[in-house]
Amino acid sequence: MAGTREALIDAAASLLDEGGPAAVTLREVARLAGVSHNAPYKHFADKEDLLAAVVARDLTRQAEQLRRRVRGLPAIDAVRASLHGQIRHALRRPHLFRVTYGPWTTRSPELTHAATAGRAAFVELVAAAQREGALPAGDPERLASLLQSVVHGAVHLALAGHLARQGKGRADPIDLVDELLANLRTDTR
Amino acid sequence: MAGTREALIDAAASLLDEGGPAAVTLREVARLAGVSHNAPYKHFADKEDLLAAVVARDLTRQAEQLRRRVRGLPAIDAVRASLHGQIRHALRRPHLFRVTYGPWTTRSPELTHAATAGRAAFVELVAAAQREGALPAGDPERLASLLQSVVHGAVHLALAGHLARQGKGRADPIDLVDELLANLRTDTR
DNA sequence: ACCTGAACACCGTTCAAGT
DNA sequence: ACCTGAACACCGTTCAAGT
Repeated sequence: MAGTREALIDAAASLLDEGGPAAVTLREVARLAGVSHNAPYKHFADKEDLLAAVVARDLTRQAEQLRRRVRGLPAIDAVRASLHGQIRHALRRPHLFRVTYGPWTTRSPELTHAATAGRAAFVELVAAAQREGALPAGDPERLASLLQSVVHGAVHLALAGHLARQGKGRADPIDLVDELLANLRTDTR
Repeated sequence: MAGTREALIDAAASLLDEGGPAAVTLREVARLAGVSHNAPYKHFADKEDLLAAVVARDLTRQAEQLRRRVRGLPAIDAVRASLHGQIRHALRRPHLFRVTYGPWTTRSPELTHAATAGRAAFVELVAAAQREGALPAGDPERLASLLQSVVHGAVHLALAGHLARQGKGRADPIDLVDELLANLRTDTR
């Protein structure tokens, strides 16, 4: 049955969202998918390989959704939409976010490809915004790394409860990335 | 014996650095400390509580070391030294870094206190640099969060292999935080 | 107060066997 | 090709008992 593999990925994704990587036991994944507790091994090398499939599928879907959303927008708006979208997605599915950018011992080609493609697409948006003069000149890959760093760091700090959520210092990840973007834009004169 | 607790923390820290959280088994921790495999439970509530002690001790030591190193420096240099120090430490001990800012279900008071104190000290440095006119005005906590975000995000991306390590786009975490600092400083005119 | 040895429940993974 | 049931090794945690 070809549906089994997809059902296993669905089950793993659901368990991951609800309880984190520790809650993704192959036994429970199999039970949710309606197969025996070791049927997953016929589809995935091990638990990490299953998680890699969950992450790769999500990265691909996110990239598709982003492409649809930014079509026709000025490049700088596309950059901002991409960053905001990554933040919203990460805050909505924190366990998935942590696993996605956590340590991998498996080098799943599927996962590597999805991650590389997503990053390349973002660098392209940044380069286009630079050509429009809406972001400062300089190597686009490096500027993209700076923006990605703020997004990732702010999300990690927010998930760990290390960002002030009220008072004068209040800052959520969206605020912080907007502040950086504003700073970069005023620099272009 | 009062040394047992410290020996357990030493053993856990060592196993964490070598093989990550999964390698920190209470059995191996106990073996390294020369006690029975469940003696740790007389000193720590559970595995997470032991890891919290490892992290809290490290945060405290890092804060002390930073304080010594920046004494007498102009505030902006202290800010930069703090950020660079965090990056070097994180890259040297990646597992410890990930655990430190990862998900905690335990609310260890020891850990909470160490984290809060460290953050407050950094905000103070940022505020001082603002008073010296070396960083743009605005809420210091918020600006500190932006700087911390870049550090954390750049380290996470570097550890995950998502920063270009060669070519034009080459960017390591030190480069990225320096780029942000330069940007913030040119803004002050 | 601190430690030990046995035991329990749970999990990732393997394997021989079935259709 | 895909699935099942039994089994193995390992781990976190608990408990009764020792000094």
